[in-house]
Amino acid sequence: MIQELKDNYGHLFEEDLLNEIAQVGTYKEVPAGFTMMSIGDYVRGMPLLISGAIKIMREDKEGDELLLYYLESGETCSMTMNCCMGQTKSEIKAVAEHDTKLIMVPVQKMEEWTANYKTWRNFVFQSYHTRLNEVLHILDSVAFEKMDQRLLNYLKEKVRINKTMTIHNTHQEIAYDLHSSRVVISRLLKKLEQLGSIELHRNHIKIINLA
Amino acid sequence: MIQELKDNYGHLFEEDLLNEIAQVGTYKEVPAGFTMMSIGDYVRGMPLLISGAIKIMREDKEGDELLLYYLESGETCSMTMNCCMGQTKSEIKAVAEHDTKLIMVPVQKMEEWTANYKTWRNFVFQSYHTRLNEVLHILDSVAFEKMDQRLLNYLKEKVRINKTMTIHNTHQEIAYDLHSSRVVISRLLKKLEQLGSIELHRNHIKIINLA
DNA sequence: CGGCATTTGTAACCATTGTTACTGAGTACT
DNA sequence: AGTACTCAGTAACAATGGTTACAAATGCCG
Repeated sequence: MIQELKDNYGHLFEEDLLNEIAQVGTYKEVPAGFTMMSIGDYVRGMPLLISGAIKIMREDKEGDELLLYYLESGETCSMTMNCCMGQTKSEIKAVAEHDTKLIMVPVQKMEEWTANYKTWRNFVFQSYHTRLNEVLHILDSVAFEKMDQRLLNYLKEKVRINKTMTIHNTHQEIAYDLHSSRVVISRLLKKLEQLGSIELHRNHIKIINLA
Repeated sequence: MIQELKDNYGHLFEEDLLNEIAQVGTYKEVPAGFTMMSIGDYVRGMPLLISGAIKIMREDKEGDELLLYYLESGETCSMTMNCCMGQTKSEIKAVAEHDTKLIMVPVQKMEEWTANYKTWRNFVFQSYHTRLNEVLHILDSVAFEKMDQRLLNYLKEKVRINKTMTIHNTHQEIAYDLHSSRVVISRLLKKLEQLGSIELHRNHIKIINLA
């Protein structure tokens, strides 16, 4: 575990802190598609991603979803920190996008490290910074942009996260992520295909050029 | 200044920290309607509100606006902290909603206090917590709710912030805050009037019962 | 009071998104 | 091959919100 920590967090944390994390953290592997947390769950630990990616979503009472952002290696979830601090319940849902390796750190340590390690403080603040900005960008997207543009952004982000030009999702799944309906997404995807931006296939979409 | 600090932050910070704030902070009064910060501005200090309220907005390239939330006394702006830490430009626009009194604290002190004062750390984390949740709620509102419900939420929030049952805004101003159009807002307000929830007048709206 | 600017009310129309319903294509299983 | 199931394409329609245009009301100021 210590080696994986060093690979992913060595540039961020000093030796002492890395060792502490290795001591109290528990290593976990999560398969793609696994729901790691739902709204209302109590938060017991804070995840430090080693590899893979986790999809963070918002959900309303009716179970409608909206994709917020992805966590990648070297990142953590500010929402979780948020909840740890306040002893409140989770405001988000987290699902593994790929097979994911991570280290869970118990909540109690957070405060201690925040007091003792400058690098940890910076990391925590940096995380808040990133996440707040990401939520703001989603907000921009939902508030100011039309569905065709949001879909384009979505596809671009998928390509970035998956590091491949093929997106393995059904139209229905995309519709859930964007909080839209399958028919609407099919319609817009068809337009993108006619523009030559993508190629549609059953269960996957080949990205040609998203301009 | 020290007295006002104690009144508003005495329950949060210890004597030492209050004194430090009083030493390095500068007292400011801002008239209602004054734009305190625009998107792209560099952030030089962090505001601690004494009285009044500040409206925090998001803005896109075309100048379209969206109300995020209000800051009240005893609160600060996480967005600002965000920017201070990262030395980045402001992501938001801030306009005084009422006449507002506040203390500006230079950025440099933030990090020092975060290391030295547990109460300051908690305050900062608490602020992040609150703001992140507020942005999430706005996102919920924009993503999951229709305009009539959003308008209702807006009116409720206005009543809460202004502590009065009369809202002094034109329909156009409300439309800007919700990123909608005047005609749509007039239409929906009329419906609310017909339901007996509000009374419409020129330049102000009297709230009867928002259920 | 009379004129002017601002604000509000209303109607007609359009665009986007969502809904329903049905069809056919692709896949999996037997 | 036959059956069943999921996924995608499409059309018709509804609902919401945005736009344009104009009239009426309100309040301000000389």
